[in-house]
Amino acid sequence: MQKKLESQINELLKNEGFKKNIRLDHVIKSLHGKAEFAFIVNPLAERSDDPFLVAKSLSQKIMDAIPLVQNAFPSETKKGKHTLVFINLKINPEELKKYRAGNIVNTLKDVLSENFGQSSKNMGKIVIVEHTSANPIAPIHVGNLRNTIHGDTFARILKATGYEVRRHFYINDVGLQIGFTVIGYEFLKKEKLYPDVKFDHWIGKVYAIMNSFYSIQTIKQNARKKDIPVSKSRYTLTATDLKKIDAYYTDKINEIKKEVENLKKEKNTKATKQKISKLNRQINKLKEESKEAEKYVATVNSLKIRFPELFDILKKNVKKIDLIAKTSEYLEKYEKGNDKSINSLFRELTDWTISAFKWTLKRYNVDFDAFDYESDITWNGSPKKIVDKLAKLENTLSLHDGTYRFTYPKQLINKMYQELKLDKKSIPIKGDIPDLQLTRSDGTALYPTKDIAYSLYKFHQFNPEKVYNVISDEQTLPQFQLLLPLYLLGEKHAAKNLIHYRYGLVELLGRKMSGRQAIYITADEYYDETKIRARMAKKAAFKQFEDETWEEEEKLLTAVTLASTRFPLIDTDPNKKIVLDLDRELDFKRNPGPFILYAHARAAGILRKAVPRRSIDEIDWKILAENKETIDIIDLLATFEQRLMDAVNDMNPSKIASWCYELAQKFMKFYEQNPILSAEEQTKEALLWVVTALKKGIATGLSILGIPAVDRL
RNA sequence: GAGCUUGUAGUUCAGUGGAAGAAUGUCGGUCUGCGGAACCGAUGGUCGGGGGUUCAAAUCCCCCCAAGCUCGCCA
Repeated sequence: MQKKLESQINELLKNEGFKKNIRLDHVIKSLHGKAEFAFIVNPLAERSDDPFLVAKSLSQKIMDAIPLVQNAFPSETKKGKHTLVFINLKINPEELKKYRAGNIVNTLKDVLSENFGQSSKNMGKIVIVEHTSANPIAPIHVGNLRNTIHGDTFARILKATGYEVRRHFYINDVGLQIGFTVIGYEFLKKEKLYPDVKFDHWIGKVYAIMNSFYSIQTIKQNARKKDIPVSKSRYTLTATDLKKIDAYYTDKINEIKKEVENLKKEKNTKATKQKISKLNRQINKLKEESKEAEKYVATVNSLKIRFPELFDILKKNVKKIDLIAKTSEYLEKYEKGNDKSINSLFRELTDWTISAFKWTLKRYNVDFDAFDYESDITWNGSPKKIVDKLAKLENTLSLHDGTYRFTYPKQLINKMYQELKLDKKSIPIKGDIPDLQLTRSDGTALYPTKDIAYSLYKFHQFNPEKVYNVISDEQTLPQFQLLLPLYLLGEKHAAKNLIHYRYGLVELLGRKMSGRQAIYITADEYYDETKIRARMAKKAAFKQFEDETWEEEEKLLTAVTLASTRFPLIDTDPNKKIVLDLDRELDFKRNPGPFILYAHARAAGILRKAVPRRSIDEIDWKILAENKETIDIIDLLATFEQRLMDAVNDMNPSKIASWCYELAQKFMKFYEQNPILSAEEQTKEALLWVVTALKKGIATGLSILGIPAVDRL
């Protein structure tokens, strides 16, 4: 009807000699009851005309010419120095009733049909979502959890639009961090000191301690290279060491600052500007470096106090070896994959951690189709092949130290943009892109190179239309740097369809998280704490149902826990960083997740008492055509498909989260305004159908958010 | 220093060229009802600032300000 009316008005406008078309909109709140639709008149008025006069005469003409319109009247709003003029249209009540009744029937049937929430639009196409991919050296914490929930929810959304979705977890089991953690693990095994908590929580402590040793050794080594006379021991920084290091950096920074001052006095050319920029960058880097030493001294002290037993044993053992040397020895062996005992040591640690992850993820209702080991990618030789191919390219430099450096010349980048028809807005980096180092001087591949190999593995193995990498916005640059190498390797489909699904980091209100210091709230703690609070809230409200079994109570508490934990991580724009206020999230009144569950339970409560007997077609839907709350619910239910598509195109699952929340709110109002069970028979039947559809709508929405709907709460 | 992201009600956020919105907070109401974890009302805004494009800008462009992130033989 909106469309019909729109075209009728546009027809009229054409006949009246107007050049532009209009688009109908819903009328603003304050005019509810007086009109249903509105459109803006300003664009129709020529510069010299008064839009209000145009609107006045046009209103009359619309009323005369279009029988559907009962009344048409102009209204105006001041906005700054301008005045916006609208024509508001009141539809003939009988026509409107018919239209709305039809709308209700169609929407109800659609929602209640079997395939609601499962489109076949992308049938037969495959997409891959890679998410979580947390390093297997520390527990999953609430920071990782945003990645997990976004990835899992987005995968569910893609599935609802018909894609066959594969969910992959990339295990970074080769790399510095795991290298020294494995060494610590080996010490502890020899000393027969076994985990006294869940494995990933335990290994997180081991990692933090070993990392502090490794970092201090690195700091001291670097200091010696710079001829700073630091003390002999490998793993301790004395107060005098700190002073000497600090003095060195202060001198160095001052030197560069002087240089900058001198440059500033020179002519302000592009070259000098670039030099200044470079030097400033150096200053920043030096400042960061100079703080490192002090930071690690503090970290070591805190770790020693918090985990004394682990700390002492690890320290005792690490003193006997050169940790940096041993780490590279282990890593080299593991990368080659020939040493069986090394392989099994790395895999043992990794697999224990991953199985701990799986347990945690399962509680959050998250499953995967594949866990891909970085070591497998390395062992099959593909990173090396990629290096060989890229080395032949003109824009790849071969350096004296035996490393290869991939550069990003402007012409090549532009060529790629053009050929792949990349949308300029989707390009996250303007200007120069830093070079990418492909190998270490020992010839082994660096992480980005392996990422190229892994990307190709995903495309070649499964032939997906798209691959979404759910990775935080910190990694925008390295993710973007993947594309040109792929393009130049002739992998155009991959270069165009490898998509970085970006999201902002999570901060905790009043606390700092740091994996290196083993300071974080783990996903397990967050879940447990929420569930405990849910149990307490339930007890406080005397909400024990008489016939409730233990299993049912568990089911209810699980639903509340998932709603409370998953919802706040998904309900805002992924681009925005979020600050988790645990007190707020754990307060069920202020967290929208449980509110939605409650709405669903209320709907279920009504349907336990009564269900519609007559079919949808047997009811005269005009009786609800003027029921505002019903119309609101129906209109919202009808937008679901569109929201799904928006969520996919914008890579923004919060659109579904807010849809659920709005639906729950609208239902609460509906519930208060329309007594159902006591209503007259016809109305009661009609209202019950609305409740039935709404219940299904909420349940469908929630399942896409990975939250089970429950019938009681 | 350069680039990216963010900036809207006390707070948390919607709002991608057309009439400034919700939740929460605060204050005040509804209560023996289909489940009060609810509903209704009031309160609260130079949309970070300034310029430009447009009949029309929170929205597009430019400059500035603030916060965060990134710029490694780490991943």
